Amino acid sequence: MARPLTHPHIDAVTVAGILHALSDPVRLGIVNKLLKSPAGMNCTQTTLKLKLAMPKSTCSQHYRILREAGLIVSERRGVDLSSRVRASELETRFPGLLASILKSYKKETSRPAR
Amino acid sequence: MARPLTHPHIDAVTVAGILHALSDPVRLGIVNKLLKSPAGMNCTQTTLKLKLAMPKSTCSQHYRILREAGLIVSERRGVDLSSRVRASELETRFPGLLASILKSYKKETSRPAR
DNA sequence: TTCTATAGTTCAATAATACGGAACTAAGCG
DNA sequence: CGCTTAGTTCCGTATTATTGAACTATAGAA
Repeated sequence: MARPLTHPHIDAVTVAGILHALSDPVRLGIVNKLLKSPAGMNCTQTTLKLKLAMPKSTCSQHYRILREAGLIVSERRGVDLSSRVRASELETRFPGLLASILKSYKKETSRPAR
Repeated sequence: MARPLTHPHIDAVTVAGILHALSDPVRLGIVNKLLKSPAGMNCTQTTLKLKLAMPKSTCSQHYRILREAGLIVSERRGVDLSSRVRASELETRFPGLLASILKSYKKETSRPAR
């Protein structure tokens, strides 16, 4: 990246911000996948794992939104960027919130949605 | 209203839709207030109780978004419209989700947010 | 170091949403 | 019907989102 990545302080994270970041099905899917990937995951892997034909720029924007909402931290690892969910910090700030959202997301996606 | 109000079937309600509807601080506040008002609440009362200088059209739009996301049901009561949260239906579809979101919202608003 | 490939970011133009004033519609009352 | 209250709809403006193209960063090869 040109500029260093900015991550908000956990105390500056807001509920509305989190909900907005997760109000996009793609971003919900990304966070869900990230939680299952302790080693972190980059854009390319994301596109592959979610089976989405998504342009690089779009993926980059989704990650930026997740980052600025305080949901993930990203760091460079050689050529690519690795992101992971700020799970423990978020759990302290808003106990149970993320888990509850993802639980509902899984219920919704585990069956034909209707 | 001109057209009859449309409410989605509970099975058509999505997590992303709910999160989007609640990603606006005003709508989060509305839902929070509605849950404390079993008799329902209309736009004017909402503006008063939330102490927001909000135009009628804006309030109407917020209610429409909450309605279309499946969060509330609205019905006419004489001159005004009364809305209430579809609490039990939502609880069945996405157990704990709404409660968890509002719990976090309350935590955030109970102190200076940082 | 220079070249090349890989991974993301930024820019800019277009598309989709949101905000809010003004005009319109519905319901109740006299 | 005329008046008042409560919301909705229309529509111009403003903000935000999408994405192809160009640019930057890093690692490895020559």
